[in-house]
Amino acid sequence: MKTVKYSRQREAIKNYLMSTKEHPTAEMVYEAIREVCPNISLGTVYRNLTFLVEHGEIIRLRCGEDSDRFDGNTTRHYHFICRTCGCVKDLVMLPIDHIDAIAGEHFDGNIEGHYAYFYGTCAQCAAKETQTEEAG
Amino acid sequence: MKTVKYSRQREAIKNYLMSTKEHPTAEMVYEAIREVCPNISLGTVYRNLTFLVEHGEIIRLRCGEDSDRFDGNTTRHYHFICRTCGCVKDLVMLPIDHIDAIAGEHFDGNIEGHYAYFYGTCAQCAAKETQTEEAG
DNA sequence: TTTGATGCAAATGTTTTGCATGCAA
DNA sequence: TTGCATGCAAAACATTTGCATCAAA
Repeated sequence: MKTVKYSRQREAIKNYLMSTKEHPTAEMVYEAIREVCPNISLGTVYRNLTFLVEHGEIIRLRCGEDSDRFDGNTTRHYHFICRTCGCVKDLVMLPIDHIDAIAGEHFDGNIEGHYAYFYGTCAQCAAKETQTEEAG
Repeated sequence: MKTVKYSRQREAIKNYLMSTKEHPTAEMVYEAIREVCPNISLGTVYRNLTFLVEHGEIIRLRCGEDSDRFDGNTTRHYHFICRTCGCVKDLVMLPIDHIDAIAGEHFDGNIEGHYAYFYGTCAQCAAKETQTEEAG
């Protein structure tokens, strides 16, 4: 049977993801981990990210336009994406599972869940917009 | 100023997308259009799909795990993705914009909208599962 | 020892882009 | 004519994978 061996690289990746709220891409994880494991390869980062996702230790976010992002916070929550700066933020809100029932009302299959993310302008970008307007 | 010129290829792509409910990928569009425009290139398909999306004539779906899909139905609606066969179906349901307010309750930025898609088992796959269980 | 994990590089799959030519207006 | 759109091929980009080697158990 298949056992899991300890790996310093995987540990570093998991610790990093649990310590940040940045929702980094694989590339960003790679850059961050290189400060601890200078010889780590991008392939190893990808392999471990996939491993951790499959073992439920991190979450893969596919909400963006570009590459995947990763989240060390595995408690159920939703995300916000800023249309101006592209940042991803956690949202504090209760699960909205009632929308599954709404979606299923006129649907012939079996709805098991949903993915949802919210977009708009983050507080920082909204502040900058106001500044620009004032400056004219 | 920049004008838009007629193109047989673009017209064919738009017509195809408006005539199907398959939510095809760029590759699938390419294969379908080749029957009408045998010399069309994949690059032209991509260019026109992007053009049509930017002009609001079609919708780009990024809900899947793999490549983007396209939808000629621009009326506001939600989508269902089957976790078994990967098919994408339209959902008949009213907009659930109240979830934007829920998301914004404890959020410091400005929520303008949401993307949501539902997953589960489509009717066809559910039927097959039942058959297998009966046979097995 | 055994075998999973790594680093490296090559390969993959999707999408974009440069450029000479074609075609709509 | 003008310049947008095309076909083709090369490039870009994110991600995966083959393989020899390393290291955990």
